[in-house]
Amino acid sequence: MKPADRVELFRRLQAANPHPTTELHYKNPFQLLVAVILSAQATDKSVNLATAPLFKSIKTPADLLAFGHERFEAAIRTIGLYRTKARNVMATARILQEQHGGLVPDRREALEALPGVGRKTANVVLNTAFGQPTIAVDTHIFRVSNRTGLAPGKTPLAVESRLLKVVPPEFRQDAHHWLILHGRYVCRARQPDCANCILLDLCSYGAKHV
DNA sequence: ATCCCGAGGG
DNA sequence: CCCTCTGGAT
Repeated sequence: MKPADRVELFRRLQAANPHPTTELHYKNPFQLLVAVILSAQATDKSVNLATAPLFKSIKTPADLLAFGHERFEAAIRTIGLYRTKARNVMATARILQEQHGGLVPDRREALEALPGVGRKTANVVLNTAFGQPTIAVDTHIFRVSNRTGLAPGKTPLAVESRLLKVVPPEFRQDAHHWLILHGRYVCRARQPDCANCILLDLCSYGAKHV
């Protein structure tokens, strides 16, 4: 994709959604971290449904440790992958409590050392909780970047490094959420809504799928 | 490459 | 029934 088209692409996404944010519900960095770990291979909606009652009382790692593994696992069962996620979240809470003073670290290495936290989750926390211009390449961004031709790549990491090069600086902070939302609601995995896509004329894929 | 895994949509 | 959902660890 030509540089001028990249700028136009983000201008349109910005016009459609001036202040994009995550759809996960949370009140502080710890709750965000927990919600993002839980969101792997799950919809934001199902995560919010499970965390709504939990986050009323659980606001810190100490709160979660006091709440207990058994009760937490039962409370997130509807999300799926619940055994692994419960184990990872509880272990993460313990590490935060014992090694980080109960706070969520703002460095990639420390975040990725937590169980259940990989590059994608660390990027979301760095971007959304700490305002860093990272781009977390999830299933949506990977798909949108390849389909449109904005930042093609064979792996999520390849797409991420490409995006960091081609996204104009003024759009870097919000690019993450724009691409996510576009992928979720328009450039869907199954039946992309190319007919109603505001990026159609910029896209290498859309012309063949209207 | 495979496992974890429930819920919702087509 | 099948596929997908803001993946990570083995």
